[in-house]
Amino acid sequence: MPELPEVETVVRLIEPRLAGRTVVGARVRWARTVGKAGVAEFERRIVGARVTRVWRRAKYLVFDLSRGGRPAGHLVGHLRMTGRMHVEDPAWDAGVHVRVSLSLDDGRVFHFIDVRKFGRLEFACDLEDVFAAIGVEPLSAEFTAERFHALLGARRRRLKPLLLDQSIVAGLGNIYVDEALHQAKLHPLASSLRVDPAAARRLHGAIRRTLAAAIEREGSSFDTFYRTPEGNPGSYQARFRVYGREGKPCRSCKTPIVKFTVGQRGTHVCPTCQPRRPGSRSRKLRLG
DNA sequence: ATCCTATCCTGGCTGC
DNA sequence: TGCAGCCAGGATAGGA
Repeated sequence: MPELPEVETVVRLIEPRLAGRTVVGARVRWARTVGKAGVAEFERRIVGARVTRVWRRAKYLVFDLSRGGRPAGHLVGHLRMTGRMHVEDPAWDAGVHVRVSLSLDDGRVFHFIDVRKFGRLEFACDLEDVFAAIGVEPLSAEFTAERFHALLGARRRRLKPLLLDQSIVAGLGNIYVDEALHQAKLHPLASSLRVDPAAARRLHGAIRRTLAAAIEREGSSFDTFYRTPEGNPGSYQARFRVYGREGKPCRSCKTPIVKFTVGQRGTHVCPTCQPRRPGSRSRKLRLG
């Protein structure tokens, strides 16, 4: 699923084809994709606007717009599970799942493609509302180990649901949470309140390393859905330590990876590397 | 305060 | 081969 590294990859690949272009036409094929403002309002806001910048915040893609050299709002996209973005020649076949197409002044066409229709591409006058409840960027300088430890200690929640909560740390999803927790040797059900400074530092480092390494490899293409805008799969999935590896040996200790459900999310752990209670090895060893 | 469930969606997979 | 039923999941809303 597109998480921070996948979204960042999309931004980097479409930015050169989009920045500086003016939208000359819009076609919305699935009304809900453009949000509650409605198709007519969406088209009115978008057609004639020029894209001045393409960037990312959390898992959102933002296209800054201008008219006559003045700021004119933003196009805010979210890929959710199966969204994709392409900028292609008009002859390119966008397929049956294309939800919104924007014609550009250089003749090319921007496509928002989304099999499951959960993704969004909405116009927003002001980004403050959009990002009001979004937490710290995990790759930013503000995301320090100390601040992370304070965030963990400010509530009593299980680690995994906390890390998936976009209002605390922004951009993590199911895959990279499982990967980071394994790397930090922490159990997804551990209480955030009981994470000591050393463990918080480990998890902080694991989050940043995992995300940075995934961006370097253009994200993960675990299923058939995610592709870079150039049509290529990412390659980080080859590095997964736990995600999608149920029953396979842990890369650190060979213990079979176990899958269970946490907050309705498939969750993968190594029972040896990630003991339920910190400090205790497996129950078997203690009883033996 | 936190957790849980349903909702939005479809393609792919399983099992009969 | 065909088909019903289940599963995946990011975000959010509403109830427990």
